[in-house]
Amino acid sequence: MPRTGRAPIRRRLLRDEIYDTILNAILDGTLEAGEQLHDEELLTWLGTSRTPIREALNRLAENGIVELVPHKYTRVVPLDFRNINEAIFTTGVLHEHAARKTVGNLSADQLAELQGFAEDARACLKSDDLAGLGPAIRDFFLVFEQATGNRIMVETVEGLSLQLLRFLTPREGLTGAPEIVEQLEAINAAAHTGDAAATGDLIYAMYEPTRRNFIETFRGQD
Amino acid sequence: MPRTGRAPIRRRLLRDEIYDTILNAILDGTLEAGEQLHDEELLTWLGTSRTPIREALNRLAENGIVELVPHKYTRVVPLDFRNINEAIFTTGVLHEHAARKTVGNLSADQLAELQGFAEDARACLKSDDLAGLGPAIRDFFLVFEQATGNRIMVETVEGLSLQLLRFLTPREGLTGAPEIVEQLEAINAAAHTGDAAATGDLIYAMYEPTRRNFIETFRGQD
DNA sequence: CAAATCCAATTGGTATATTAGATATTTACA
DNA sequence: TGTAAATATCTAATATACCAATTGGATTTG
Repeated sequence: MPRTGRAPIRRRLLRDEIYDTILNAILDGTLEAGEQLHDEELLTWLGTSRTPIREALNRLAENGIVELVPHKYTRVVPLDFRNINEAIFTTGVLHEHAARKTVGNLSADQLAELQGFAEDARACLKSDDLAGLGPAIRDFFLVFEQATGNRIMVETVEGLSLQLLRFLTPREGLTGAPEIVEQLEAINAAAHTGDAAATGDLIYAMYEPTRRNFIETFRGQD
Repeated sequence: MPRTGRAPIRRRLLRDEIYDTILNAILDGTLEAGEQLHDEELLTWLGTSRTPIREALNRLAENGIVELVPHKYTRVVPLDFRNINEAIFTTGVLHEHAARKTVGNLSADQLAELQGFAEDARACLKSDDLAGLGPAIRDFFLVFEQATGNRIMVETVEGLSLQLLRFLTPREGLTGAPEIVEQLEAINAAAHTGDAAATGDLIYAMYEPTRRNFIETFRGQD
């Protein structure tokens, strides 16, 4: 029972559909890292005109998923652990802050959400579903940001999380995954006790070593 | 001698020029808050075709400056102190973290930059140049983020700072401005002593009350 | 062999027509 | 007369075809 849903109110614009389609194709490996995207091919693939395709590509470029080099090429941004480093670190700072501000005042529903996403992560690990692990981790921490009531912080984290999803999704044998799930469960437990300082410390302790883990895991792959 | 320059390598794409043009028009009040933007009017005003205009508008919408309501209207996002609240708070968290991580290891050049932007801010205050104050404050804190070497954090803060610019630019008699400049100078002094903890505390002490100040300043204006 | 030139590939931009969603207005009907 | 369905009228979204600008490499030329 995945709880990943964050219902989009309106998602019937062609450019948004295309954005999702291309993004998902990148996340599930249909479009490979570094692969070149040609206008004409996208046109026949998606069966629309260039207008919404280019708008979707621009948005993907804004989010660092696609690279647009004028008059040369459009391509999927190659996997670069420097990017994931930086994005994880940035979101980590925000997660830590949000947790320190909200833990102790979380509602029963919010605590249940944390619990649920932690369980989702564990289930994904057990069934080797790395594609589901990324969203579970993202949504787990988003509970803290949403609890602050700061919509801009939520949107910022959502955007940055795309880098995390790109890295977690297509890979097999990510060595750090079990530890990450354990840490998630520890953070969940701390949040349930209402100890904000302990929760914050756990998050800090998580994103610092996570960064190093990513570096080691993917060193020399590019 | 403004030091606001952050030289763009290539900025010769029409959509980028248009983005800057519209953004500046919004920041300097040429386009008012809440004002509706009609495709046809922009077309004749900017003298280009629809394509680059819509691409610029999409990017502005992504940054929360413009609101695109499908099939209804496009408008400048009305001034909303909830947005500035949230953006200031989010950047504040990142500023504080970046400062705590870098102060003590800043180069002479970086310290000189801090000093320069603080002086810029003071000069803007003295000459009632509120339009210059926003960029000075933004660039002052960006020194910390740039010192971390985290490009994604830099880009994130740059994007969020647009909300700050919108609020600081067009207003007269912003009551909190002198205090802000004083705090900037205090932070600059602390950074020069190399005391990261003190610098972080000062930044935290700055963005918390700043948020309240904004609320009081603009209460009931919408 | 080096420099200039040409040519193909690709995206950026132009121009205009068509589609479709949202709103207000009118009309038809109870 | 009141209300709901049909319609007119905005607006932005998308479609289509074409041209321009830039790049990189192949080709020519001195």
